[in-house]
Amino acid sequence: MSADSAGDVTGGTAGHVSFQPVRPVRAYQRVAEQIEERILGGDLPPGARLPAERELVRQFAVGRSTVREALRVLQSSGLIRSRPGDPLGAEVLGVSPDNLSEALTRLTRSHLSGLAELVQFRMLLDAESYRLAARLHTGDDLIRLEALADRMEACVPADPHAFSEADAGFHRVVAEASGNALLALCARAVHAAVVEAIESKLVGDDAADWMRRSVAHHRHILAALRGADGRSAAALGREALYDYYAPLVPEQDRIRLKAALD
Amino acid sequence: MSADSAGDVTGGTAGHVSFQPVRPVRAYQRVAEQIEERILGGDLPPGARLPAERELVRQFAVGRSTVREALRVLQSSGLIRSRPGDPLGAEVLGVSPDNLSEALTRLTRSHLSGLAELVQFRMLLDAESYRLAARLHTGDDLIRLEALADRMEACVPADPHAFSEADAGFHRVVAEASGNALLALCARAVHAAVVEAIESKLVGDDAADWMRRSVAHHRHILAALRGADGRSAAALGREALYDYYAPLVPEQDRIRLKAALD
DNA sequence: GCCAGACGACTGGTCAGACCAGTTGATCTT
DNA sequence: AAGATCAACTGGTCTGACCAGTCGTCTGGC
Repeated sequence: MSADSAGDVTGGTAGHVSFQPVRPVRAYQRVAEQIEERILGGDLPPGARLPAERELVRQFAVGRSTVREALRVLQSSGLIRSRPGDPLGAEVLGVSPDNLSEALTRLTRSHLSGLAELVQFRMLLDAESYRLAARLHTGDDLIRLEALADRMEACVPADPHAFSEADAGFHRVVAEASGNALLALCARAVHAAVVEAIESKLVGDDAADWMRRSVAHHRHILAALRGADGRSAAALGREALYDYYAPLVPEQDRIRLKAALD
Repeated sequence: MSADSAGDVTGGTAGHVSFQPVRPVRAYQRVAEQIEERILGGDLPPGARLPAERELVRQFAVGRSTVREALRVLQSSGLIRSRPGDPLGAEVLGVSPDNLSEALTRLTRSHLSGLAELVQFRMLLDAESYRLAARLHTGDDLIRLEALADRMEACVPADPHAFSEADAGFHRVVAEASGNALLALCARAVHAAVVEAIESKLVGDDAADWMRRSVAHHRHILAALRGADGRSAAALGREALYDYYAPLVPEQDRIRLKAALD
């Protein structure tokens, strides 16, 4: 370890300078920071290649395990991807939303005080998506939404899987039409979490009726979007979600969902 | 590498079984997954301790570097924290919003239209927090909010750091009063990301005026919360955020923020 | 001339063993 | 009993090795 200049406190000025408690910064951390800085700063655009590990060892003057731990950190942040045997070195991926939805998924999994919270959160996000989408959507968006609603209706009796896929597509298009990628990502992650949480509870008995009501709801929302009536679309979206999920939520939690209805 | 049972395809039934292309799963990945599963599943609650690395080496039957890379991944996800010399082993932290705000920060840093999107998203989340908090808050919440507003006002001319800390506290209390932990965590993460994104842009010239306006906004919101007027509190919250951040957002992106004003 | 296959020089993934600096708690000293 | 000492840990880092892939090249046969 020859290049250690972290604890350098060479402020030559005498007097009552106050020193910060120097907390040790791990070597792998500084390696990771340097590389991340290069990526985020645009120095290493997506698609670029990092030097091979053994080359990084030379450049950073650290051991290979240190370099590897740094690369692991970057990889788990989704910034790079490495493949064994690749003579070009690790590939720079740039910033992707995957990491964000991963973090969100973890949050929902651990901090879940119940389905009610999750559904309530989804009601908020979806409603806001509708509100924004109503005033920002393009004609193309409407066409795609209509097609998705048709597809939902088409597989209403017997294909719940395709139905739920079309449903997810509908919400995704709306979220993207809202013009806010962040909102779209969160909505998508929460949607996935909801689906995962309830997929076991869905007994297929009155599923057909359920699906039909869902289609009707989506049609109403679509009409509101077409009319650029954001407020109405948002309210409809909230109601639709309430209708779907309220029966699956424990009695005493249902008041939370009602609170989100406004 | 003695415990390798990933590629096991011992389905004894003959016939036209279709095999999946087996993609290699790294050892450190499986180690990390196992530990993460234990944490998220509640088996290892926050505050619990992981076995020492050398003990994990024994239990997982892998090399120490593999264990260490797995721990690095978990650490960079904010799930654990390790300290050199700690005889108790790495500490389980549980899921925190820090990782989410980190991802958000990266996303805004790389994505150019980031700040407007981020602020818009914060407007939505905060507004919904206000709406819910207005009808769910307790008397204690109001007292704490009042105290925080006072503290903000107290350090208005000369202590921007404490000011922004009190501000963060205010928003956190509101988010928690909304009764939705998911919403609170996301709002907190977005708040942190916004603060980090703009901290460099904040020239301290008209900072005092800025802070004074902020205090007034918070007082108004507090009054609306006290009156259980969720709709009004939400609108006030949106306006406050617009006022603060619109000047920092590029001209052509400002329309997005306006759209979120309703 | 061209294409298939062997070869070798890489790559990342993993392991083993070692050393260091820091923490801790028991033991010894005063 | 309070303080210094020490040994047994811990995590952080380095080194060197091996393996299984990947790929460019080289060589053989067609």
